[in-house]
Amino acid sequence: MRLTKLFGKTLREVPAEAETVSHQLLLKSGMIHQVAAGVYSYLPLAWRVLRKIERIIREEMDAAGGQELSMPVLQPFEIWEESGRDLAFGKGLFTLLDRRERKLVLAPTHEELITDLARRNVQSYRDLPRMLYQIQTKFRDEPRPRGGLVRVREFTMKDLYSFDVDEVALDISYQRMLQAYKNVYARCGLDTVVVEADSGAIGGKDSHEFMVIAESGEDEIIYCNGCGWSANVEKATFAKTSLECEQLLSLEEVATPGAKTIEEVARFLGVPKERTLKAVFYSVDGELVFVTIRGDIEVNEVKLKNALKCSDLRLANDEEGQEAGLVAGSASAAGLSGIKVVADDSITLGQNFVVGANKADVHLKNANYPRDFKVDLMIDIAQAVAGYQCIKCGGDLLSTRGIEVGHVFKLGTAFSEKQGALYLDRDGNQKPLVMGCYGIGIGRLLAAAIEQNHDEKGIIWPVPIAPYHVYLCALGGEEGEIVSAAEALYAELKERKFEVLFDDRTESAGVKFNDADLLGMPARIVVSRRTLKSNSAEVKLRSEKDAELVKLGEVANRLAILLQ
RNA sequence: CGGGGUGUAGCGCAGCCUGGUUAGCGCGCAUGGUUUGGGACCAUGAGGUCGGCGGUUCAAAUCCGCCCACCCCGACCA
Repeated sequence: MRLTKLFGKTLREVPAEAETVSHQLLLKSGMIHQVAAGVYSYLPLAWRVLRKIERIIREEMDAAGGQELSMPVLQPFEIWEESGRDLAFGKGLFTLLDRRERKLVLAPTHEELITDLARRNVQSYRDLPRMLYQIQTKFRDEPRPRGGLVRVREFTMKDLYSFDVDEVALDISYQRMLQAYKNVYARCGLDTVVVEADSGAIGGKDSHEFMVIAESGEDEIIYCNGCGWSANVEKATFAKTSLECEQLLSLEEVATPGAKTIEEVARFLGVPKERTLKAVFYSVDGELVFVTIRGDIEVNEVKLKNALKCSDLRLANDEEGQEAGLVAGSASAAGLSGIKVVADDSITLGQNFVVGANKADVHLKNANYPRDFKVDLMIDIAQAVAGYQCIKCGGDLLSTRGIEVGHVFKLGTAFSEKQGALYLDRDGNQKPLVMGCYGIGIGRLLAAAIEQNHDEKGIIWPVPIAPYHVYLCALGGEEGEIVSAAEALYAELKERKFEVLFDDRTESAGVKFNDADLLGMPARIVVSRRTLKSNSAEVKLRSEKDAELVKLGEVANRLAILLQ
């Protein structure tokens, strides 16, 4: 492709709206254009990258036993009512009415439809296992699109669904997909880490996310420097410290004027934070829930939400707390009734805690579970933080951020049971299909690739997904000798099946070099009066600092080696 | 939805506070000329519903009100 013919121009300055590196570089290089919040056009250079990523994905999915199909984006609303996910997605679901006033959905994902297909086409264990996938547009009305292509409202996703006879067989499919995903990212030139992930309200046992470590990532990852275990902070567990065992003392009221927060109460009474119990009020699907956890630990709302199996969870406001008779700043489960109480198991890792007395400016000393109060649900709802200890090996936990470029998920029978996707086993018993699902966001992967492969000058494409392999640069304007040498090289490289972007513009050297660096093709070739003196061209890798002179006749061979 | 911010030419911005000719600057773009190894130079030129609607005023990019869009933080987010 000649740069004089290419659709899309590089920018001298970066549009003001971009903050993350990938967003800035995608805009500056002229690869994308924003149409609305979280909605983009992909110009030819970006489109070539996306197609290369898709191709790699197709090859790996096919190799793992996947069969490609295509399901519609436009779907009847009823199928979403059938699974109950019209509520789960809520406002995130794009809906519309057709001319007959029929309600339709622009699908955010395709579990419902694939389950529907499966129930029509799978009757017997002989029809299993199956892996089906598509590369399809999805719509999600995200509350806040962000980071360029990292979080958008219309995007392309590869989604694969596995169908098996039981959990054991699902494990095999799941492991096969994990490996296929690793292959995909490796081939795309991406370093990813696999982390344990939250499986959401739908349930299921295992879920893993593939993360590209990046400062601009949306997700926080907790990992252990000892054993290498890692998890999304939404899911991460840690070893809660146990306080020294003490004899139980009797409850004692103590005045704590003005002390409301854990810090204030602890300081006022001269006890460490871990000797107190924190009280947090939540509004859960409209009902007030009292949550308590040891004073040195924060509540993880994702864990809480999962524990309560609710769809809407938020901190209760002051009025809601008062209506329920709670005394903010001095609340505790001791003496509380008529309100659901959820506790983190950390409240059992010590004795004689300071808790609220449910009277303003008064706290209780020496509160102990279950002697002094009851809870309705005791479960891990603690937020992991860097510096805590690993639950597996006791090593130190660390924190970093990442972009989620893939998510794999054991669905189990959640969808097949609701939608009646059943098969007959060897013994003639009717059983629900055991499902898994596996997604890769293509555009987000592109963004992550740039986050991970750039320098201050621009993009540094990994060879397998680079829009072109070579940036061929003719310096020296209209000089016949240079032009004809560059043209000859262009023709030869194309003949040798290199993908070449030929900068045939009459621009100054500086402009061309800067665009070459910005656009980031793996190799740059320069033909100029200087190089032609030795009948050579200059060959430089984008990732390397230095260039080398190569005889014109050897350039193709040299490139073949360098780009391997 | 809560908080903060921005809307003036394709991109980056000034002008607004303190209303007053044909609304500026840089980049980019077009034409001609001189240049050519790290974002050259000269000349000429094209390009604007000043986000929208309404109000105040003799007069609004500028003041007031409402709305919209976009960005950032949070909430939200298989």
